[in-house]
Amino acid sequence: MKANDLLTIGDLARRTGLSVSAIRFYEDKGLVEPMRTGGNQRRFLRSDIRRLSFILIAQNLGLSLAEIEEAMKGLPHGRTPTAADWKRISVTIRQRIDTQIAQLDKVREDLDGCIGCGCLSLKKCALYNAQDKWGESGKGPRVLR
Amino acid sequence: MKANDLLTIGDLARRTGLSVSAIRFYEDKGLVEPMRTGGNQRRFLRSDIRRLSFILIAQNLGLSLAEIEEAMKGLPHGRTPTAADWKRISVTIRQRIDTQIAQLDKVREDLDGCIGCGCLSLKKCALYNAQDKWGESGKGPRVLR
DNA sequence: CCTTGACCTCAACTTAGCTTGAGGTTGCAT
DNA sequence: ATGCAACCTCAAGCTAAGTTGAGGTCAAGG
Repeated sequence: MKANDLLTIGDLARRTGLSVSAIRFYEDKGLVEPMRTGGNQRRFLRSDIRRLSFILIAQNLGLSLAEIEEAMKGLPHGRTPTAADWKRISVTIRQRIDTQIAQLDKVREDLDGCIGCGCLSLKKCALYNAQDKWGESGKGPRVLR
Repeated sequence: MKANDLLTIGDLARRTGLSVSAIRFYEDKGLVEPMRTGGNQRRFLRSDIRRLSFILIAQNLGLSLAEIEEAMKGLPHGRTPTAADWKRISVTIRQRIDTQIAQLDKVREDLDGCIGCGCLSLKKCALYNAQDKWGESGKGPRVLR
């Protein structure tokens, strides 16, 4: 502990498992907003450990950094998130998970129905057509996630 | 129908919904292997329609082109895949789906357990630690899937 | 025969999420 | 006072999965 409660970028990296460059990158993206010392070095609040942990979890669930930033608008910089903050934000995530599971269940069902038919007919195959639900707003596979 | 059974790249694009450039790109990656005319234009077999459909489906399920190529090693070029081919290959996909669903179920469970606790403790939070299973073999979030 | 749309190659650009490197500064311990 | 690890910025590079564009060729109908 360095007397005051501020963390250097290296400290934060060690605490979160992120690389220093990744943390700087997240700052660029507006996900953390450290202060600066007189000599221009970053100094983070302890609450930023939680912010970054949250980012890691959300990323894990397939949210993009842009989506995470959006979701974190509700989380004030400079304060450790409370149970209420967390609950509010977790709704987004919960929905995301539910949707993903539902989609996968459907695909699995279709796949089981398809095994053995070997059709892959562009017109009839449920699996193939399932794609259209994803493929909205694009001409080709551009899905990328 | 152009007398013979060969398709131009444009035909194939129309039949699959892919763009011409995407099909060329897939050829680069070794996913299709068209013949050439005397004038160096590509000519595809009808069976390539199915190959490409398969790629679309697999991509949909989150497989990368590299993984798809791997899975398709079992599918001979120049023959329309049979039900048996399809079945063999679909095992890979089925496993993939099962794994994904299981992971999401676990995360959802953890999330439900976590809502209200607001912990996000790096040491204790099940959600955070769930990440380690993903995060193998890397120092930071590089998941990118 | 000739026109014209479809095709060819190759190189460069795109987005997301970072990493790596060059060249320079800070700050803490001795 | 000084050494040196850790910090700084900015630019360039990386991967995936394609797209876009320039400059040029092919082939089929009229």
